[in-house]
Amino acid sequence: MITLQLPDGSSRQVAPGSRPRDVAEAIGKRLAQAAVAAKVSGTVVDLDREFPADPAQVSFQILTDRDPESLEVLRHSTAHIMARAVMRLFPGTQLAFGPALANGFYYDIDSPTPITEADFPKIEAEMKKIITLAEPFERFERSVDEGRSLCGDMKQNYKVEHIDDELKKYPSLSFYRQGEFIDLCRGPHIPNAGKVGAFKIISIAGAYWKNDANRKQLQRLYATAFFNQKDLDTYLTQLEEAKKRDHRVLGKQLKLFTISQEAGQGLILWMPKGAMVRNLLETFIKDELLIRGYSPVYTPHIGRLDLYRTSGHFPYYRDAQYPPLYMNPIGQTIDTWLTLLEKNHLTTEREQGFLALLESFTKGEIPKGDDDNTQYSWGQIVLDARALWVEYKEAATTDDRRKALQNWLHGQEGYLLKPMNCPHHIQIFKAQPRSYRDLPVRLAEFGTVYRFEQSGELGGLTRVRGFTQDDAHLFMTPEQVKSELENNIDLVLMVLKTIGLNDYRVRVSVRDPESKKYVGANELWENAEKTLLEVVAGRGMNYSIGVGEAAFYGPKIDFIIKDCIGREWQLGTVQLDYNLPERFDLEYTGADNQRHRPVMVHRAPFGSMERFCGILIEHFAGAFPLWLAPEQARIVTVSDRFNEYARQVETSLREAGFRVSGDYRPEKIGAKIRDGSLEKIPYLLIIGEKEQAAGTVALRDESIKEMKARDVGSLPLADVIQRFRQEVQEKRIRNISTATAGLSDSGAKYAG
RNA sequence: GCUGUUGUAGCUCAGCUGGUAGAGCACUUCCUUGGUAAGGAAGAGGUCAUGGGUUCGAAUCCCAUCAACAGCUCCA
Repeated sequence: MITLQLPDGSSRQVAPGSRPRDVAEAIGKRLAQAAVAAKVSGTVVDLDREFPADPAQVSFQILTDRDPESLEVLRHSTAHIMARAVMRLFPGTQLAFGPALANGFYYDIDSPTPITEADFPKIEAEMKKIITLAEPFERFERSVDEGRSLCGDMKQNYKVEHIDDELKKYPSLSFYRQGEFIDLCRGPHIPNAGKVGAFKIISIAGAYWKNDANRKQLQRLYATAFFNQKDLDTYLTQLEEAKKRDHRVLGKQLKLFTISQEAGQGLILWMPKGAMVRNLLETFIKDELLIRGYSPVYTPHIGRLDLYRTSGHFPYYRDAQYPPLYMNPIGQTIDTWLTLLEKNHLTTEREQGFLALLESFTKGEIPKGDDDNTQYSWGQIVLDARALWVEYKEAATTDDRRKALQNWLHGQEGYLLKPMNCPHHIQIFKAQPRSYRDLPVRLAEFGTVYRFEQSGELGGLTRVRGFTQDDAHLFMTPEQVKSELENNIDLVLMVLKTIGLNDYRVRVSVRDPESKKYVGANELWENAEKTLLEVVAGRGMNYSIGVGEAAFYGPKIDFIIKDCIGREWQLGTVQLDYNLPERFDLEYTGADNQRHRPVMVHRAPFGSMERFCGILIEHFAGAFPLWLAPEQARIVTVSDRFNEYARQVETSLREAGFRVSGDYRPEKIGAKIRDGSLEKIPYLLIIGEKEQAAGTVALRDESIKEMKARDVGSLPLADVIQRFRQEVQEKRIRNISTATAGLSDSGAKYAG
């Protein structure tokens, strides 16, 4: 007999071979009807899955539609139903993976005729038919060989491939049958299709087979399902609400920032109000950095290519950078030539074209005086072109040709829009001899960097091509590493706490041992990763480990936040780097009068000002706390008879250091209040007969939820100023929007 | 970069199967001087993303380009 440990503390004996369904029925008819799945020893299983004979005692729970785990099971089953409907409507469709997500599910499919949004109603109608029939999900097992040929017979090539790649190591494979539909699947599933109360196909998008951009792109059909219509409606409403908080929507409405196609995609134009928010954040962190012993520095937006060759940025992130700027006008051409050659995309025609172009430059007459008043002398262009022309023509192998181009380019003066600030800060560190007594040196700068992000990645403020990091580079002795890391983690946490961002997660990003993209010796990496883990563990923080998420020069601790539609973004980061000091040959003199290699920490508590402000807008739904609000208060007159007094109040407030405006339009007060409220101004100051007579202002606090309660009453101006000062000083948080709806989720489960 | 969807006034959107543009809000002017979320009237505002094509005729159909959005891949 097997002993089941029930959630209420009681236990129950069942015979081997019995199933959760039997137990549910034994407990009660209603429970059996409500049962969706069961949890045995912490694992969710089908109601018809027999209890294993071993162990003899297990924890046991019947899951109904009230348990969160049930929703996952339901969604995974609905994925099967959707796949079944698609198979009926699009014969010849091959299935890949179809997991449940936090808010829904998807199924990756490869259909001979592509599915479009217009097909959704058809698919949904077919799904409805399947659900109405309420056929059971039946599990059966096959050996790997049998399972493989079953998938082969069903012409499901992705399933066969998946068995060959991954599943063949298991003793057997499980399948689920629902009517004519059979799918290779780990389960578990709902007992029958009738349990699906409500569902909706959300969207369709491309997705690569096994998440590999080199493999075939399939169609991913996103959908969601619930036990009842009400929950689905609630979810959809929540999605709508979330979209209203979208920083791209609010950024436009509240005139915070704009992006112009003419200025360039992914390049943010900060409008006065957004710039004010950013400026206040910058001042906030600047003051904090001075207290913490940082030294502000300034460095330019571009740097020589050699600088980035040394750091490793230039060759490594070639595709993610704006093209280099060569002083020699044919530099860009040669650069393209080399790139094509390196990528094996240099056809004979293209090569001939480049050669012809180069040749034309070698023939250029050198004018007397050699002065075209450009950044480069014509004579030099001709000489350089001749040198390359000769070397390239004489090169016997592709590799020689590559070297000829490469050497030529290395001899050319070229610049890069800086993709990172560290090489510049390193130059400042190197500009003078350093003693251990000087360390740690902490160089801070709001450094603007440029990265050529893929066009499909750009969006709002969260992924842009030019952004400003609240960056700093710390140079220290190995002994100082731990305390510097701790101080910086505290700084990030302080920033998040001040803003009231509590819903973040911490990731220790380490190297992927399989990948070759990382520079530096193994011991350095091991040491760095160990140190970071110690520091995080020592702080008692919850964290996950992101394998392969490290920077190419070192591991890091990342602070990750969700946006209004549930996408995750890295904000603050603290990175440990033993490699760049090596590459740039940094040193300091130790107490032993010997030269030592310093260790570097790269860190940015906000991450990028653009992304941080984007998240911040969504966090506050545009209603910033008083200390950050671009417009802190607006004076609203009841009629223009009070404008003169109101202007005096406005001036007084401005002189007291507040950002205020006045609405003196000949509008009714209700309209003015509505406008101020929609602009999310924290306080409105109403001025009418009473206030003018008493020398007061009527305060309206927009952070109060109940609209009728917003009128705080008439106060002397001095009291209002006092109240504002207090609130700004405390950096008091007024409103936070916490609801996050999401379609995406990293925790895909029950693939099948 | 890939797949899909979208692009009409400052904003949000309508414009059926081709017959050369419409609403609300915002804006300007005038009237209204009103006590806590929309007072009234009039006016102005668009080469229908851009470039080609089909057609007697294109916002509408076709192609290309650009951009935005969703997802995938990428993310120092």
